[in-house]
Amino acid sequence: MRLSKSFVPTLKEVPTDAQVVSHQLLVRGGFIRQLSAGIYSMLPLAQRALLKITEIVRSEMNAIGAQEFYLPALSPREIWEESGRWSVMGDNMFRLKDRKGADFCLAMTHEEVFTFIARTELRSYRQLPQSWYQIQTKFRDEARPKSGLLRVRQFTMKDSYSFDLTREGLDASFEAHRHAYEKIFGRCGLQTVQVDAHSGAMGGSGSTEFMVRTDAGEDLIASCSDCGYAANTEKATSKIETPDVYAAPDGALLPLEEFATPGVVTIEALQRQPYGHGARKQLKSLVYVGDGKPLVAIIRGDDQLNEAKLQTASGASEVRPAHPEEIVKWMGAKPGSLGGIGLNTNDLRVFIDARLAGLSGMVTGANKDGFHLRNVSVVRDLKHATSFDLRQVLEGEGCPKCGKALVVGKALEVGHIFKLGTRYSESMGAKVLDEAGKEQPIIMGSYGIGVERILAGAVELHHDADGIRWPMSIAPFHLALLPLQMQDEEVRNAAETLYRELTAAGVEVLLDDRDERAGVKFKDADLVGLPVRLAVGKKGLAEGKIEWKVRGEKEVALVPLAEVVAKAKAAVIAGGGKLASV
RNA sequence: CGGGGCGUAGCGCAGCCUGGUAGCGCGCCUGCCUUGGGCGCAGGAGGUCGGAGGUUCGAAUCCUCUCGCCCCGACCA
Repeated sequence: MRLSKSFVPTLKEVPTDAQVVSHQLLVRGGFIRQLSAGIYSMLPLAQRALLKITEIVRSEMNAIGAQEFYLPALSPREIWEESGRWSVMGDNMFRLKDRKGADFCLAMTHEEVFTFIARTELRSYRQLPQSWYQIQTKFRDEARPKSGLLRVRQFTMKDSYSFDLTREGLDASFEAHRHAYEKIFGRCGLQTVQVDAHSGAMGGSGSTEFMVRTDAGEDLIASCSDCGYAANTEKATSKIETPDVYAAPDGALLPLEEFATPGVVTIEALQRQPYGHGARKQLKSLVYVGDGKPLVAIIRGDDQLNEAKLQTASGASEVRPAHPEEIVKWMGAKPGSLGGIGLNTNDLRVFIDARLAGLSGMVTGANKDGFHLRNVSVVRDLKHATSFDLRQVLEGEGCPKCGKALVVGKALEVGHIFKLGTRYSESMGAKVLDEAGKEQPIIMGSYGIGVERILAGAVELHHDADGIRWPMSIAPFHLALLPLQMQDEEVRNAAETLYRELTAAGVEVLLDDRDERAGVKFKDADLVGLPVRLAVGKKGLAEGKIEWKVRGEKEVALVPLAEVVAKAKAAVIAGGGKLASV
């Protein structure tokens, strides 16, 4: 492609609303432009890179026997009512009406549509297993789009669904996807970590996320460098010691005592004199609402509650912190004086963090403004509370598998594989007859990849102060060809000849034939970030050579004109790229 | 949804507090010059100051409402 006739609007200045590196560089490099919050136009360079990514995805999906579909984005209300997600999706779903007033949505994901097809067409176990996928635009009305392409309202997703008769079959489909995903991300130049993930509102027995470690990510993952354990902190556990140090020396259980704590409404205040109850001695009680019903979560005073864990514990599809009025209504006291003791009712469920099991001598709120209780025994006073892992793990705590120190860091989710089980086949009635002629719900898996996130993730991982450093496999072009002196006919001719020869050999070349100074071309080439840069200048040409530079490396090699094509082809292949068919 | 910030030329910003001819840098156009890391000089085009209403002789500037975007939090199969 000739840059002089191309639309590659590069920018010298950093757009102010771009915070993360991938956003800044994709805008500056002329790859994307914003249309609205969380909605981006893909300009030619981005589109080329995205096509490379989807081609890699497609080839690896096909390699595991998955079949590509293309499904509607517009989806009628009925099937979402069947699965129960018309209401569950809430404000995150884009909804609209047709001219007759019928409800539709823009699909956020395609479990319903694929299950709809499966239930009408799949009748016998003999038709199983099946793996179906598509690469389609998804719509989610995110509360807060951010970080350029990382969190958007419209994006491309490769989503696949497996249909099996048995759990073992599902396991096999799941593993096949895991391996396909490893290849896909590897080929795209992304280093990913597989982590155990929270299953979310829809349950499911197995859930693995593919994460790219980057500060631009929004997830927190805990991992062990020693044994390979890795989990989203929504799921991660750790080995921690919680000795029963506040118990009475002789092991006796002292009677529960109420004591006045006027004005004390924080863990901090209760630590100070005259109280002096350390955070570790306190039971922190948090009130939540799970699917409309009150939940109380009790954790140690110095711990953080992980809401995803509370959601898992409660089985609710949605949890949120209770409003102050709700708290007073249910607990009889304001936040700061709350406790779990005496809350033994059917309507209000109490969960207590597993580390607190068996402790005594603890302090907690009395559910009476200005009062706390001491000598709390978890065994005696909180037996109505269900023990569950609720706390957020912290860096440095012991790996649950091997005990070595965990590392906690930010990461970007680029893929998610998920054992759905019969969640959709049951609710939507997708069943087949087994060998015995008995009806069985189809066992499903669901697997997603965020295509633009691969693009942005690659930029997050591969860039420097000058711009992007594309992996060869997904670079919009394989190399940049820069004639440095356009006024020099020899230079122009040499560049044109190379352009022709390289293109004929299947190498994708971006020829910077603009009438610009060398400096401008160098700067733009670095910014756009193609893996190889060829500079054709008077100096080198005098010796019959051009300059070969790998983006991001210092050395410049002088290569004889006659060897350029072979070297370029080799570089494309070595970098995991593909020569264009010519 | 709660909190904060910002909307002035294509982009990045100043001007607003203290009302009185709308400015700077980059980019763009023309000419000259230069030609290996975003050259130099000269000339030029380009703005309903996000929108509506109000106060005032007069509003980019003050007041009210509203829309949009960004950030933090909440939320995120």
